[in-house]
Amino acid sequence: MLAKSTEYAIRALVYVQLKNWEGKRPGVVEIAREIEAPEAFSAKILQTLTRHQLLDSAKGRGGGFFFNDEQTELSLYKIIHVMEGDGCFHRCGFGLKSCNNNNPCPLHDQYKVVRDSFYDIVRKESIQSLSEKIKKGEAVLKRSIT
Amino acid sequence: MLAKSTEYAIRALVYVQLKNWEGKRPGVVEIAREIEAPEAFSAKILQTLTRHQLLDSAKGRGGGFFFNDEQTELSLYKIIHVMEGDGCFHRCGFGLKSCNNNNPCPLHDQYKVVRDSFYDIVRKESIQSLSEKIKKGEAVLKRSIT
DNA sequence: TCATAAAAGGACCCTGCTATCCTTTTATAA
DNA sequence: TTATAAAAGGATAGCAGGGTCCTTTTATGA
Ligand code: FES
Ligand code: FES
Repeated sequence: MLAKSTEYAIRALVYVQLKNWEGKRPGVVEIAREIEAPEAFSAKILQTLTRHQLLDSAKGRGGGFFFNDEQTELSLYKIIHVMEGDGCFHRCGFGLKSCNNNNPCPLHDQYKVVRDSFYDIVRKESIQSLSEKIKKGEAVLKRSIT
Repeated sequence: MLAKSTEYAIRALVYVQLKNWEGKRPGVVEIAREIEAPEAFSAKILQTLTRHQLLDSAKGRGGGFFFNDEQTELSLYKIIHVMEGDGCFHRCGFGLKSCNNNNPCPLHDQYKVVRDSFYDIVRKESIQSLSEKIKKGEAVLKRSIT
């Protein structure tokens, strides 16, 4: 499972992408409201993302957050890496100090499959691909109904 | 990923099973040493497990931890459930308040597969099945080499 | 019967993740 | 050129998970 801050980060970036496609640059207050995350915390997270250049921002009047047009697809993996590191893709599911094919724990064979599948997902999926689905109405950014 | 306390719990129970098969009832100090976990913390975890009757214990001289002979297989799921709840098998990977097939988040289809695979593993694997692998030398309880 | 070995239990501490608040910097529109 | 809108940044609070310590209870074998 991803850390809460990582989930907020991904949802925030998806929202920014959707607004950018409409030619808009949302600010912290709007983003926090739309992804249902605390405002001040969202600000911190967006700051982290821009500091690591996964996102651009403009200060002052008319400012906000946006993706540089030059920018290629932004994979979920990159976001996870910046927000919480990539330990979860390497660690042993049984809690041993490291995961090792040649000296496996009793969960290794099965756990590795699951861990690698998740890794594949976050390498392949991106802010753009997720946003597409939402734009097409195939998925939602927040729950209308419970 | 499992909580650290859950990992300790699983490793501790596997060690107890292995010793039980040798006709022995290990105590906290020995268990903690063998699973490479802090002693006092291991005691707390073993206490939780016996309180929930996943494990039996005997106080006083010659006491220690053991599985009741009547007892059937103990699935990893039961342990996870007692140690940290089963939220991780239901939660939305994208951070929405709930996971819902009819109102999916953009990760749902792919995330669900991974989450369900992990669920299947912990339902099928048990302390006994993991211990078997170690007994047969197919897997290890701790790392000899890095 | 009593010294001792062992688990049970309660109180507490520490760290890292989550979250808030307030000040500073920057850009722009009026 | 100045008032204002906005992000950046620093300091700090809150809290849960991880971890420790000490006391109490219980059983046993010497
Ligand atoms: S050794 Fe445990 S998951 Fe690889
Ligand atoms: S709705 Fe997000 S994982 Fe199911």
